[in-house]
Amino acid sequence: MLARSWFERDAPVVAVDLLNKLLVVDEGSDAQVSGRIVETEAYRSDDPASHSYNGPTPRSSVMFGPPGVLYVYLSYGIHSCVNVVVGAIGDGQAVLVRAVDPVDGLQVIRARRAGRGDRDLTNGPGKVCAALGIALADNGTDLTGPGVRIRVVDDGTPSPANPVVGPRVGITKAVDTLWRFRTPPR
DNA sequence: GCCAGGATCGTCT
DNA sequence: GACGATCCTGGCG
Repeated sequence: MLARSWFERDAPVVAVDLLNKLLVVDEGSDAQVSGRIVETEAYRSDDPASHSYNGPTPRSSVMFGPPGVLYVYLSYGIHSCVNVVVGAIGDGQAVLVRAVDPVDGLQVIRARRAGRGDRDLTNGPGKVCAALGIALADNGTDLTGPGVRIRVVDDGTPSPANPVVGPRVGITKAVDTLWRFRTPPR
């Protein structure tokens, strides 16, 4: 489990370091669902595309809280997307988890994503939440606390030395800010 | 395979 | 009252 200080860094830095970490969700006492993070995006309060751009609001206030906490929001009235708050308290920084590769609980993931092929299980922010069972109710979860249901784990796999960098997806502002990061294709 | 359009509702102006 | 940090479906080639 990663310590809070690990998250207390600038969003683009943490976004790269999150690549190849495991996002783990407990499923009862004896089981877990997890995925290896393969795509992230960084957001900051000085960034017009960020929910934190205009200062704290009832929705975005979590982004201004302590790092290492989940920020989950509803997108297009349908899909949940999961972020990790980073930086110092008051910064309003977060990293969006855009895609993972399934690791544990593949059967559960397939069931939650019924009707989809294995390549469409977790390759988008809404799909990651659906597959791992992360919901709006998980907004504000402290990943660094003891006995939490959701956590980020370093299994020793280093983050890629040369991540693929590109523009963020689905935004209309700050399109030229290259804060999307992916693990290189195999 | 590619593209256009719809779903659906909380959040902010 | 408009607009998304998205996903899925159906039509067409």
